[in-house]
Amino acid sequence: MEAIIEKYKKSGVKLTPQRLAIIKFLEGNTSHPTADDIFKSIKKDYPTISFATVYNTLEMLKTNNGLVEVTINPERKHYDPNVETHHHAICKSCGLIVDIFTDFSKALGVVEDEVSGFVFSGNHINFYGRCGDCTSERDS
Amino acid sequence: MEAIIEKYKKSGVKLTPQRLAIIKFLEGNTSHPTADDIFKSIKKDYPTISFATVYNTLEMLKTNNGLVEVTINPERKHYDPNVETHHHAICKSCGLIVDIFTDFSKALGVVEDEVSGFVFSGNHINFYGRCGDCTSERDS
DNA sequence: TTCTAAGTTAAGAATGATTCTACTTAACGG
DNA sequence: CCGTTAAGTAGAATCATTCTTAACTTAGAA
Repeated sequence: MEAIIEKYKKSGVKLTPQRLAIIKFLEGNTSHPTADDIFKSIKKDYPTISFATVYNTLEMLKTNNGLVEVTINPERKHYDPNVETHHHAICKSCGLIVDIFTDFSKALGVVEDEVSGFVFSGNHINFYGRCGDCTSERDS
Repeated sequence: MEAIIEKYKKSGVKLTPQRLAIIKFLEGNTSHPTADDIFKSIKKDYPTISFATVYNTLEMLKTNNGLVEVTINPERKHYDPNVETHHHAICKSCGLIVDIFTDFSKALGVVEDEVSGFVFSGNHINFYGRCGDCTSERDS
């Protein structure tokens, strides 16, 4: 946490209590929250916080490589504090997003020769299916 | 084309000139158009067409498995008439989306054992990078 | 510790893609 | 050619996200 704070300070960013609360909420968070999830959570401690602040902070974190947008649900953006390459399992029934850390770099590398002209810098896999809860619910 | 028309007729949908124009525009189209792209294109022949018709038709096609939404750009949906499993190369500079038909099923299959409870039914890979045009443009 | 420049907050307006509504029009089986 | 019923249109509504502006903090400097 301390290290994170130092990192942002150095980039000329001011760390307000609201921002610290958002950073703390996100740190290690694997729930892939939306802006609204974050807003609701922070509002408990900072009742006057506005969406502008949430979006401003998310933008700042994105710029400083502290966050990535997860574009899975076309209705709203999800945010992921894990900026390392990883993949997602997505439940088509309830929308649950679970991280997958398997390394597929070897298998995916072959593509680099197959798409004319492209220079690749990253990849992301979505695995679609049905989560455990939704599977057992349907069975019952 | 004839086969496609028969398929939709059987499912109780009415094939209007507007719908046929949209189906024709999409058939074999690999440009991953947005609703606005489709609207603009169809408007040339049907100047009174409305967005409601475009969206209605896209919804109908989706329901009848004639189309998939491509959720890559959080600002707007793209549509892809190719409903078979395939992947996408995405230019981070200009937004170009190119299809990739390499089969990764063997390499990706291992995941099914690694995410507890999930039952998977499909997957999609996004390869991020820079397309040929944007690469040479930056170099020059 | 105090001052100050510059960045941040909050509220609400603005934007823009997509969806909905109400009503008119057209498709198509009989 | 009719009647039923889906589809078309225009415009309003929705909703996530972005923008605007004035008042307020932060953090480094004095």
